[in-house]
Amino acid sequence: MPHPVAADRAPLALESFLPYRLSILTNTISQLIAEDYQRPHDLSVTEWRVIAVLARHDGEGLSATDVALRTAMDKVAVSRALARLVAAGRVRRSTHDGDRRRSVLDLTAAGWEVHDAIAPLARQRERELLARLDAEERQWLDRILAKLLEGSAS
Amino acid sequence: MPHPVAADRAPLALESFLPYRLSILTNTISQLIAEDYQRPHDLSVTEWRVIAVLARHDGEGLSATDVALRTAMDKVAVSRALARLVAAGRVRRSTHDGDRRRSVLDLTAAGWEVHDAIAPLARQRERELLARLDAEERQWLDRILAKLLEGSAS
DNA sequence: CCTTTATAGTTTCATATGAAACCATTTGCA
DNA sequence: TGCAAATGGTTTCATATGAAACTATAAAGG
Repeated sequence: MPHPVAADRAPLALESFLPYRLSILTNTISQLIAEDYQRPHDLSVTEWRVIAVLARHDGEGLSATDVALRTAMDKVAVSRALARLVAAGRVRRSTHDGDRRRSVLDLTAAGWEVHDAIAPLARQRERELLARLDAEERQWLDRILAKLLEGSAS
Repeated sequence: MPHPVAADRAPLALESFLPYRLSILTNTISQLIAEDYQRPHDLSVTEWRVIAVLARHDGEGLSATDVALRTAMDKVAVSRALARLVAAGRVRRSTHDGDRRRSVLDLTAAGWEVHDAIAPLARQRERELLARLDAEERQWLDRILAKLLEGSAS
């Protein structure tokens, strides 16, 4: 005999469940983009995010905590990404003048090289993705994401 | 001196980069929903997905491969989730009559209990999420996701 | 001052994960 | 038939990850 179904206990249809659909889409896209840099540049997702943020905030002397905030990564992940990036000579890490707990981070020439190689590819992937939508859909998507993210920002 | 910027090599603005925004949103939502079942029911995300799929396809005698297809998980993850679920008495696993390689999977009473407890909570979370959007935005979101997923389905 | 409390960042430990190797069974085909 | 290739699923191994403990430094309170 089939399982009795009471109102809201009906089996959950994953394929139309919003969190599930978002998860599938996100993972597919992330994996696609990661292919562009993971093997070719020996770079993890977290390391790429750190590079992107340091590039964006060039010369501002961000600390590890600043990077964590802007990448939505936890401090452990940032610490590990930085350890690898510094070891690879892609990031320069010095100590903050007034506060010796803080680090001051900057991309090295090698770090910029990596950034300059990957950024165009990432943008290209985004374009390909958005090419599936028409202009109106793109506008709605932007607006909807902003609304959803606003509320989620904990 | 700041880094020279050539056309498409401008630093990537993560906060407006679609894949990044999707990733943040997805992770926030997933974590929120996971809180409803992870500790309370000692259930991992992968285990919950397996339960949801088995509930949805009650009586169809799905195999592990079938589950993998419908959950977008790889077979290793499914195998491990099933091992735990069977050990916990939440899933019954027998062997397919005509093909002794295949397993035949079904929820036990305990498995249904877990499903019936979680499904309403998951739906509630989805409702909360969608409550931030108006009816028009919800329709666009549904349509846009469908388009993006269609193309991504590798 | 000097002690408590908070902050920046790293390390440890236990668990999660994926790729590749593996075992068992079935299918394709000479 | 009988053997090579494919399929369903599990295990192994190496790496990734998060929570909590830890170190070092700075700020706050008495």
